[in-house]
Amino acid sequence: MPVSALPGFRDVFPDALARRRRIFAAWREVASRYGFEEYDGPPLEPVELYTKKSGDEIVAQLYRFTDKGDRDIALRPEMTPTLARMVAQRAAQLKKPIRWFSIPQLFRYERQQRGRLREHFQLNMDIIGEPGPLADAEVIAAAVDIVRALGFGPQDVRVRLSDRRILADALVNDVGLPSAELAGALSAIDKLERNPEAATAWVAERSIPRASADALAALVASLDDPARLLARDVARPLQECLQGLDAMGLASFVDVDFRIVRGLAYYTGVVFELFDAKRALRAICGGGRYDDLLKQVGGVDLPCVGFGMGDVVLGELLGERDGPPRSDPSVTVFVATVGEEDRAAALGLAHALRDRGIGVEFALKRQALGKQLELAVARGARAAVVIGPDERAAGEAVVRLLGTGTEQRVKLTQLVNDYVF
RNA sequence: GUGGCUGUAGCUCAAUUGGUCAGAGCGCUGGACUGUGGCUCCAGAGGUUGGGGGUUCAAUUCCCCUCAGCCACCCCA
Repeated sequence: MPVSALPGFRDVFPDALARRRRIFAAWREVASRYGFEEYDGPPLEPVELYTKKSGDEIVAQLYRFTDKGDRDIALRPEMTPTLARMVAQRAAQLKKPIRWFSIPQLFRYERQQRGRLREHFQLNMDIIGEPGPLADAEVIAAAVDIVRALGFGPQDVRVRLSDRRILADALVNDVGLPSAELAGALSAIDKLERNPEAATAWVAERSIPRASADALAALVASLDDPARLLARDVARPLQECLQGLDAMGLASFVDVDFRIVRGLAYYTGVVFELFDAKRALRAICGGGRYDDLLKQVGGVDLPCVGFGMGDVVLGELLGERDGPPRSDPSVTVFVATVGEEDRAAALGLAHALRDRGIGVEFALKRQALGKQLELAVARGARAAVVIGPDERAAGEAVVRLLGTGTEQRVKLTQLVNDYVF
């Protein structure tokens, strides 16, 4: 029995790789448009890097082992701690705001499902050193422009945008929640959609005074009607972020939705996720502001905002729209021969064309001309160049356009120099 | 990690109450067509029915275990 790939890991065939390359190209192209520089870090990190900040959940899902030097190490499950360390090293010399992006392969040991594997590539885009709401708008706009670059519009993809500071204000000042309970309350709101029982259980577990319970119910009700929460003073940064997105012409993608909290504990302000409009898949992208993390991990006090966008859900979305992926044709010209004695001329022509930068293939064994043309078509070649005894005698070749079947004789010198296929 | 559903050629799927039911289409290889592809026709390769065990005269079909995939929860990097 053949040894198959580990669960949650992918054998990437050329057709699937073509799709991945398309995603990567959109990532890099938009990042470049936004003035972001690419960085990278080690795929293996000391476990300590994650225990410092990420908490038990992430540490429990690490690919973790001891190396031959007796070090406790893990395959990286996320990029942010590495980014924090790198920025901290050069924080003094880097001009702020820092705009950096990376496309790491990340690993997590957990049960796989559609859109969630044990390995994926994730674009990370972060702005470091700018606390203002326009930085938030900037990274959200970049995320939106990536899905736009892939051909999706507001009817396909939605941004759900929230701000933890607003929820926190309502929970503490209206409901009277002790700030120690804040994280639990946010987590309960986060679960409201997926698992309402867990949220009500959280409320039931604590004895909440009557007045607070009413305020809490009012808050939960207003989650569906963001206008009231948006009117608060603490909502000013979110309002400015929205205004920025509106001025960029991207407001049609954005829904303010206070049910978005995001799981990670380190977010401190604006949080957002991108979803397919039908909500059939997992989040395409998630991010937000994490102003305290760099101080905790790297000892440098710099505000940050950023997001991660994985290749898996994005690939599913492209698949739903475009059908199965197809590999990009790499062969433009197929050089075919009539007989064995034409071989040398064909090899010479093929290599001359390759020197011109044209993708060229030819049959590696003696084959009937029909078979060679069949292969040329299967490869997606635009043209076949046929060389036979007659052509060689005339210093020419037959150029057959495979789309139309039209043929013309062309001088070999012209093919080698400047003929456009 | 918890619970549920599913598992037949590379792909999409067939196979009456367990009884020639291991097949079709597409794809792949070759041929008709040794100087011209797409169409058509013919032939071939490819399966220990995910794996293991059990019940039975007989298992793709029933039972158990296991592995894998999918869905929900967990979590969402």
